[in-house]
Amino acid sequence: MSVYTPAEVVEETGFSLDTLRYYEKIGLLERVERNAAGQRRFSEEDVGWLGMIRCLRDTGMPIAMLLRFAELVRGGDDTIPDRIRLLEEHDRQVQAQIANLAERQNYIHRKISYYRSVL
Amino acid sequence: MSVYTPAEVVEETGFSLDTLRYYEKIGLLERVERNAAGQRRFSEEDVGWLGMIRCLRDTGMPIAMLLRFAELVRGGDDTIPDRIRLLEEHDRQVQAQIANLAERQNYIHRKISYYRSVL
DNA sequence: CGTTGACCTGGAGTGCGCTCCAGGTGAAAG
DNA sequence: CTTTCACCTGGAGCGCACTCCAGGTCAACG
Repeated sequence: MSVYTPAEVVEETGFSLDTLRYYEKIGLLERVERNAAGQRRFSEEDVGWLGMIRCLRDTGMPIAMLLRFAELVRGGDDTIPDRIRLLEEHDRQVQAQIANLAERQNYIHRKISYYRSVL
Repeated sequence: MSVYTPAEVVEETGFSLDTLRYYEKIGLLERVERNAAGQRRFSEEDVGWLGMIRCLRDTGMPIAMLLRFAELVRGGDDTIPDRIRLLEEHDRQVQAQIANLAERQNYIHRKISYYRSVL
């Protein structure tokens, strides 16, 4: 069971130290362990959870929904069906984003082609 | 050469009236025509340009880059190569976004599968 | 002609998600 | 030992892209 210093977690997750503190403050990260001096010592589990956060944030999930998800995770195994529903819902959002981007990209391609044609 | 009232443009483009005014204020939309009473009357061209804005905004282009693009468009045909470069650059961004989303989506799918497996 | 409703302006306010700062403590390197 | 460095806290500030508001003007319908 290894333990991570703040600097290591910054390195691993790509979140800034301020962001990690912010996530803890708003309750997205459950009260992180501290050493004698009061400095954070992140667990393997914390880092894993941050990986999940990274994924969901990067796919556009708002903090508020992440908080709901975090609540569910804390709620124990009974909440697994709810977690599945939440992720499926988000998955549909992601799918829609991809589809939308692809469509817009087409428009951009057509525009570029047009510009090329008038050169 | 038809002309559009603000309400019609809101309807057509999906931008709010406030957003249209904002775009004009910051120079993203060139000074829009007015009727005798000082009310906006958008041209076909304005609406077309708003379509372009819609596309670029929805693919994540920041306002600042849109302003650069708008400058180029105003700069006349000599700027077409620059416009192509700008759009190609943006296109790469869009491509990266799509790839990133697809990868993250995989992670989400795996998580959902995992949750299903432990039910 | 009156009333309703679309529209106008300048400027302030909002929401999100961080990011920065001042002022401090403790630990580790030379 | 001392200096440097990582880290701490609470709270203020920021950047982006709108969004809202007060207080007003016109216009069009019945």
